[in-house]
Amino acid sequence: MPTTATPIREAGLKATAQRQAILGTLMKARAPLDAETLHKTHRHIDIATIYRILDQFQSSGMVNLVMFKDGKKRYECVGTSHHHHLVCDDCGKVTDITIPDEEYIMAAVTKRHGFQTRSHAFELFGLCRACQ
Amino acid sequence: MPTTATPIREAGLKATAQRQAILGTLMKARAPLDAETLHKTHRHIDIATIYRILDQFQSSGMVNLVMFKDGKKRYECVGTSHHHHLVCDDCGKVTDITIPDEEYIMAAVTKRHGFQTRSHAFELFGLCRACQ
DNA sequence: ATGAGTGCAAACCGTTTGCAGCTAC
DNA sequence: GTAGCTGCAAACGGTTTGCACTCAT
Repeated sequence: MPTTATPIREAGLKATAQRQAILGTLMKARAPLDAETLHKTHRHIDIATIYRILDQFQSSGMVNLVMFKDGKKRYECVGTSHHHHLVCDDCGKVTDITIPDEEYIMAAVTKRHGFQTRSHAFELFGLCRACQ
Repeated sequence: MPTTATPIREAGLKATAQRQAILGTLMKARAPLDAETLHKTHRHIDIATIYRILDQFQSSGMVNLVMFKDGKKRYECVGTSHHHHLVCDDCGKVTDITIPDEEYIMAAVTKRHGFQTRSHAFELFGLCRACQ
């Protein structure tokens, strides 16, 4: 009866089948996913429930919200190494990238303006190799 | 009768009062503006017209679309020096920043992945000095 | 047992579109 | 004069919410 430990329960949430399914898909994904995509993978979970779960995951710091130029909310697991995105305007493909000297840059900018940074976004939009 | 030159006409658009008003406000703004804000400043211009004008300005390269995490489309004039944004989660204040060695970073990332970059976004979210 | 979580359906809000009249050129 | 532009009103798509039922603990 020592209920199994999961990141979900550690966040103070009940470990329902819906939450475990969504988390599993997010953990396996190699790019940020939106609610609609998750709903297609889990047709039996209501779309409203998916939105609520994503909100909760974000509030508890399990996932990050990333917003591309189409204005759709996408979520990706934290815990995977820190990275940013190349987004293809044509086929929509998302590629993870890392920024050289990112920490140094962030520290410099933040200090200069007395800003207390909680999160940041860095995305490049254009054409991937295949679509050029 | 040599109709006055304006960036609007140079873009192949008719220089209507509505377009000149919107452009003027965007040029004076020190932060990206959304359609609703522009509509408040110009209550007599229909909101649908504002959306259409912003689309046209963007297509013709007069303004850039910037998308923060709230998913609202905001636009800012190009032509002002290239920069990015600090966005306060609390009061919404937007501060322009520049990134040291940005061109070098962009070139490195782009080359490594064979990606053809058309635009990019770099935003930091957190608390401004006043809201901390 | 009970509070948290879910499904359903309706509302919401930013944005887009069809159309008839108006205006810059 | 005419193609392009505007206002109005209705539709749209992603997201949120109210409520009654269900489930994890």
